[in-house]
Amino acid sequence: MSQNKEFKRGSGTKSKILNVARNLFSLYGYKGASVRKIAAEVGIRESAIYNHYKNKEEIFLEVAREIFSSPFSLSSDEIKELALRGKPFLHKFTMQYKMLTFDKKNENMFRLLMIELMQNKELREQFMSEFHDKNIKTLSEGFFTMMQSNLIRSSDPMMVAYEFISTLFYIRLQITILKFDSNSTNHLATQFEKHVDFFWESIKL
Amino acid sequence: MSQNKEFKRGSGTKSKILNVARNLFSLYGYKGASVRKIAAEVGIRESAIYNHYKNKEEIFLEVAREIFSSPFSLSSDEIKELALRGKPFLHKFTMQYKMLTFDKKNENMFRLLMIELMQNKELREQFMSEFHDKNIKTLSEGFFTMMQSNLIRSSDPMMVAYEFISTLFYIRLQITILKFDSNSTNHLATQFEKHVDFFWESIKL
DNA sequence: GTCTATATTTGGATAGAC
DNA sequence: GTCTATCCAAATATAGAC
Repeated sequence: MSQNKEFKRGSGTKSKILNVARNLFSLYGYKGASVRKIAAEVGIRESAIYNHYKNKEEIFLEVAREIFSSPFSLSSDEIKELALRGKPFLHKFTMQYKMLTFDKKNENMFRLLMIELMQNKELREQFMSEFHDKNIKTLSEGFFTMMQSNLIRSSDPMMVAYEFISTLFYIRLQITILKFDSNSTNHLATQFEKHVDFFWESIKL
Repeated sequence: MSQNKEFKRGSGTKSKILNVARNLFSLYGYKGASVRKIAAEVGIRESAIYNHYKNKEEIFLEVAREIFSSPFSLSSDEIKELALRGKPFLHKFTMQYKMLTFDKKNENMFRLLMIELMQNKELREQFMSEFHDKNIKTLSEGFFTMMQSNLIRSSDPMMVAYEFISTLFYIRLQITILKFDSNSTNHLATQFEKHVDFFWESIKL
């Protein structure tokens, strides 16, 4: 097929715009990243941008969609199997969370999320459903299984999940802030693992 | 009772500017709150603003200073006394945190903090020292005392403090988001108390 | 201290030539 | 598809009259 389609990460101008925009939005937010700066960094004139996107908003929306496209989710079967072994479930979940925290692209997207969270209602709603509810659901399924198997003390699985995820989020936020200013995250590097240890000691029977 | 102009410290136009600016900054962030809008809401022309403040930045800095002026801090004696009783220490600390979460002015300042956190290096540093370190210090003092008194299981007090504060922060963030969109916070209203209960069960001996 | 008027810059967006 | 040229709006800020 000689018709050359655009590759996802291809070298077409459009995807170049997207890459630059993603970077600038995650650094300066929606208002701070001007179409001018984007065009300049892409290496074209502002007007040329509008051959690829209707307007600035459209570029942002395409970038924003990636924020919640995080790859990780465990199948219901995986959850059950791991949960039956107790702590390994928490460990696996946490290590996936840690990976996202240190992954360059996800790091940028997380920063963008934090920047725009209080400015964009849709992002707030997605934060609640995609970031929070989804994780609570996965975790509480695991905790429920553990309670049934008498691996952990009995209580409300959702509540336990809430307690668990909140600390992961806080660690991620701190690491993101420190890395943004190129500060050392050494003292937080093992915080995820420590959290799993502490938490498991807190709930195990 | 005829003088009804001034509610708080200082008065006249300057403090009115500050009040309006605080409100607009906390709604729209630094970039989103224009001098124009501030002047309009105050009821004067833009140019008149500059008789009171050198520039926009100066207004923002005065507002931003309030973010970390949260009233609550326990004296070292209070901490020790409360910590010797165990759970009441956690309860008191948490209730103060909850009060700040639902206090209108602190709610606005917290939103502003979240908006500007990723855009302002100084705010990030203050967040780390004032929001995080200060709380960790207070809490770990309490946990240390509890460990010495064999009220709770022995481990790193700073680590325990980290686990405790992270959930408080997450609850606060969620409530702030929900309230911003005028959504119900009913299901989170007692989350603070539940956290204390859960956590105490996790560490008590 | 506030106003009007204005300077200056920045940013989003379009028209039309190539 | 990209460029030049241009428009328009909004924003920060200053000068000088009252």
